[in-house]
Amino acid sequence: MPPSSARLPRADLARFHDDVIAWFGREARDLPWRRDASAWAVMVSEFMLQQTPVARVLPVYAAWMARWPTPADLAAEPTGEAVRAWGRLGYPRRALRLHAAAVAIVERHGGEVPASIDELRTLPGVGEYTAGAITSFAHRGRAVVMDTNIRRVFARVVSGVEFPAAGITAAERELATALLPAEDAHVWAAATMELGALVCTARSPRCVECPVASLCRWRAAGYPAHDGPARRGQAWDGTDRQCRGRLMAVLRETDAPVPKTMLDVVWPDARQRERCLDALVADGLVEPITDESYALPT
DNA sequence: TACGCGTGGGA
DNA sequence: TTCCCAAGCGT
Repeated sequence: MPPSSARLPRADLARFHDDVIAWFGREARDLPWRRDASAWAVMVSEFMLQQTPVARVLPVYAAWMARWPTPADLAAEPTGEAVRAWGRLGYPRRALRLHAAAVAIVERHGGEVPASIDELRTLPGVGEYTAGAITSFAHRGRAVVMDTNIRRVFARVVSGVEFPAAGITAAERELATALLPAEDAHVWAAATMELGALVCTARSPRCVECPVASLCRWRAAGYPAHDGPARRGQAWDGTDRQCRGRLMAVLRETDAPVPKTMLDVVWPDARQRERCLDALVADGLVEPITDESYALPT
């Protein structure tokens, strides 16, 4: 990355902050986890939002928080109940990790979601992004927050490229740190994330509505297309992921143990089906009841 | 570092 | 219709 793209002139930096935060004040969505939400509520929302769109999270989040308003409430349940309540959000291992994190919070943190990055990072399912998000949004702390939206906004406005690199680079982390304001860093994190989600989108950015279009180096450069390795999409048809999804869908439907014959009919390839079922058991998402029946873990 | 891990909606 | 991708994590 050329030196000129690593930083913004002081005056531009101030405008970047002020204009994005002012825009956020006008345009921020009224999301439930932003409305006098507990730290646990923020944490639940962050787990659900990992790779899952807001619109699909909303109803599941509402039901989840009504049923398990504190970490202790969830920790007291069988993991299978968490998996079932996760519904069709996808990546059900997140439900398992959220449950395990709730148990750890009860056992090691007196039932309160910790506020430090280091403590958060020890919780299952809490990585670099989620730790920063919980620190920032739940505790209003000053933390670097880098999700796909924020990374894209910084890549475009500051670095002048369409997309950030596949993995977070040291330079990118330094840039995000340098951009972090001294005061109200949590508002900055929320505002830049919202800008990426609503305006500076991956596919068709709405630059006409962008509060910092005049600062944007990608725009100034004439919107150069992404160069570098093509960002390969994930295969889906016939994959283990698809197979696992089919099996889990059957098990979510029923409280009682499911006869194996009911699983057999949702995936034709017996070898792959057996492998996936074994993997689901190994992951803790499925529990064998007898040789011929399975259920969500109790 | 690159890959596996679900699901479904919008362009 | 097909493709892309959506507040990542763990290995």
